[in-house]
Amino acid sequence: MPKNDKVSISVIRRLPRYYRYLGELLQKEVNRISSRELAQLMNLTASQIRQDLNCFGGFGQQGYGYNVAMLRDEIGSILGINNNHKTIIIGVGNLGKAVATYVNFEKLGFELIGAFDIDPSIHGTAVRGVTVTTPDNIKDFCEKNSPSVAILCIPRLAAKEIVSDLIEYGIKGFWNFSQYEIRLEHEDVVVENVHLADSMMTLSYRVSTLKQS
Amino acid sequence: MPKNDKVSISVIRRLPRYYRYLGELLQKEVNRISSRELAQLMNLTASQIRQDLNCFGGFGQQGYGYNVAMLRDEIGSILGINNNHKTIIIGVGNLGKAVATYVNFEKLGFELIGAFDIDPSIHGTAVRGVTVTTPDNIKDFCEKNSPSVAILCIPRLAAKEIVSDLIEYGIKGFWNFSQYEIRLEHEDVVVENVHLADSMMTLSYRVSTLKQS
DNA sequence: TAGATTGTTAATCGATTAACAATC
DNA sequence: TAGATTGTTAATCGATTAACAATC
Repeated sequence: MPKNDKVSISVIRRLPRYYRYLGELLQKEVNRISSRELAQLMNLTASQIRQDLNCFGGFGQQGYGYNVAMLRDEIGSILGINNNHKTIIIGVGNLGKAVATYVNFEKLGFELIGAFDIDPSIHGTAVRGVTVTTPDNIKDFCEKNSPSVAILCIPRLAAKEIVSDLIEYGIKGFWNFSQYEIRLEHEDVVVENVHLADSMMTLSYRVSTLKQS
Repeated sequence: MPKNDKVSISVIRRLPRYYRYLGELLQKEVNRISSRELAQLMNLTASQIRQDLNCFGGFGQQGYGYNVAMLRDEIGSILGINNNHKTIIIGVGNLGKAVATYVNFEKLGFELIGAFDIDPSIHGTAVRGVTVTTPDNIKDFCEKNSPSVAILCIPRLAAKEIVSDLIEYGIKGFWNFSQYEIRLEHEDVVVENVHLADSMMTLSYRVSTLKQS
């Protein structure tokens, strides 16, 4: 789909934000918007918006601007929200449960089909309609159901132990909430990290250095 | 503390990662490391590491490299982990509870002192040793205890309503888990976003486009 | 047609990498 | 001293911004 062979990660990371803003505009029944207006709204430059969008195709119309609904749909489909990535979650403690409950899998192109935790006391309970079982079942489960995405909500060492197995079982994408840094020898696997501690430390730095500037 | 007036956000966001790797090295009783070795370990260039560190000072020694413990301490103190940012959390649902429980506030320079939620059924319960009360108390609480950081784990509209009040009450830093995009008129307030939906969409894109390349 | 705004090429800016003199 | 590796300046690369011809 991409017009250019390589779209930079900076551009990709801006797409969800465009998607969000366009959704809001749609709710306000704004049907049409120019790159200049959108830029003002989002605190970007009109140039950047046009450059970003033109990585994927010409979605606008000269003299008119962009159709909000159409552009939102295009970006959504670029992001793959019409997919149905079969997803398992490893670790259903506080964080895992919150992630499974909080995130709108279906609207974002995912489907939670399996949940695993070493703690036997929660085996048999359900998160988002999925029954939690022991990690011993992961291999079998993957062979039968071929999930492509794994959400890791487990400690660093547990993650370190399980990642290469998961790749072997066919997992292609990791949403990694663990402290473990996944090192990829494998070309065809991607990792999206959510390092909460890193984010919090960045906040600490920025709060600490506030008044000095 | 910064040697340069402005340290770019790219550099700042790499600091926690350095901090993490140096911690691991310390555990392995590695006392000394060169930028070349660290670069190899972290998948960076030695140049970048030296450039990054020299934004803050010359922590190394020619012909020797860097002392791991010392460098880690320096980075920690740059990040502000020796601070004690007084922090409140707004919204103690699944996500808020998980964040409060999961994150190691003390080790990262924060202290949770207040927790608020509109749901009366959880008033009086505790998260991380802090009793949850009604948001009606926030103003009084801030006047008495002067927290500087607020963690937002509430829906978009609730966040939209409360942010400017919180700034008025003296909040300087937001750790924003809500969908709401905080717009800053205020110069001396910082926002660190954790947009889980954005992260998940990025993962979707990257998984979707895996084989094509 | 005239006005507006895109898509795209060119210019600028900032960040990363390379090179090397300083020095432990 | 010789070897190693830093701190820092210069070169390169990529991303953002500006400009403008194409066109609705």
